Amino acid sequence: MNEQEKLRHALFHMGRLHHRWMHGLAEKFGLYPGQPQILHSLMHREGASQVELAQSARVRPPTMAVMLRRMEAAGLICRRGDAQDARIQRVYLTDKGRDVQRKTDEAFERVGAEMFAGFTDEELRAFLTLMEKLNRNLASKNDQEELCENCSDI
Amino acid sequence: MNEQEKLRHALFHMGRLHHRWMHGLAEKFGLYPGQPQILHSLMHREGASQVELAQSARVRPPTMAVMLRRMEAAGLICRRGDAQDARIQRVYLTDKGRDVQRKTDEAFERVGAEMFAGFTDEELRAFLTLMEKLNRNLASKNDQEELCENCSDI
DNA sequence: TATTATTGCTTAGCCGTCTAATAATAAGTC
DNA sequence: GACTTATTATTAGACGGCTAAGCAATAATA
Repeated sequence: MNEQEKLRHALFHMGRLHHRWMHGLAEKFGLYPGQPQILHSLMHREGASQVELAQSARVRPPTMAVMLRRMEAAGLICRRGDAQDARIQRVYLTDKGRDVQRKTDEAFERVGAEMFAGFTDEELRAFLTLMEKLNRNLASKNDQEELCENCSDI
Repeated sequence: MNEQEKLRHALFHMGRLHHRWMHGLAEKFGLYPGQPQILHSLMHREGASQVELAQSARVRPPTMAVMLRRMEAAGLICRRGDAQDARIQRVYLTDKGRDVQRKTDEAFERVGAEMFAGFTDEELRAFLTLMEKLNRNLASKNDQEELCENCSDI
């Protein structure tokens, strides 16, 4: 197994482990894995539209819509139509949502460091550089796919 | 936003991009995103039990069971009970599965290099080292969670 | 002004992931 | 031999991700 294959395997593995980690952490606050990130986003851009939130979370709009529906049912957020444009649903944190957001954010800062325990600053910088390079490759690949949806040359 | 936060964000983002990439690639062969990996695994350990396959794919047994059910329905694999131990369902590739496996494996090799385009060998090695370090941290964290399921100190 | 295109959101339906609970079988113990 | 425990696989039900299709409302254009 060559280096690339090992690395692909490791990336896969990381996804699973990260998901389980998020799941366990969110559970302690009565949340689901994807919700802390949305709360965090909302703290910095309250009143955002659902499309904006989806872009921020790098997720498709239907995914965001369903997650927000659950979070509204859980009393974490509320949605109100825009006054000027009736298509837009603007999203706001409730008091409960703001409270939970503070707690989860703190927990993520506190516990998140364990994820990178033993990493030097230099390693973190190098890691980030490599990840960004990889993400650029993956993103351009995806763009090609999207542009190329009509060319069935394979 | 500090380095750790950026890195966490990048890891998240990578997961999405990778998933879309896998989805697009698998689609060309009439497969679903998780199936090529299983076919690849089976090529090297035909006759494995479902628990063994789950461990190999680093997935929980129910996840594997459902995926295999779909793949059996699609005619890619077949399952036969073990002669000695009636609990065990051993998994084998069908001719169709073997054929598709060859094609997808080749495609992954051919196209997979684009994922790491522009990476030097040294960068790949460094990347792999960092990923393995991260995965060790995440894995030990998950183990703690599993051991700690009774201690509700938070 | 009326028609068309675009935008934002939702619904429906799929796969992949998980946990919890069941069923069936094997293995260990008395 | 009977009972208890452990292992394997499955089912049920939830979340998170996606695409495709559809609705409602705005924007653009003829």
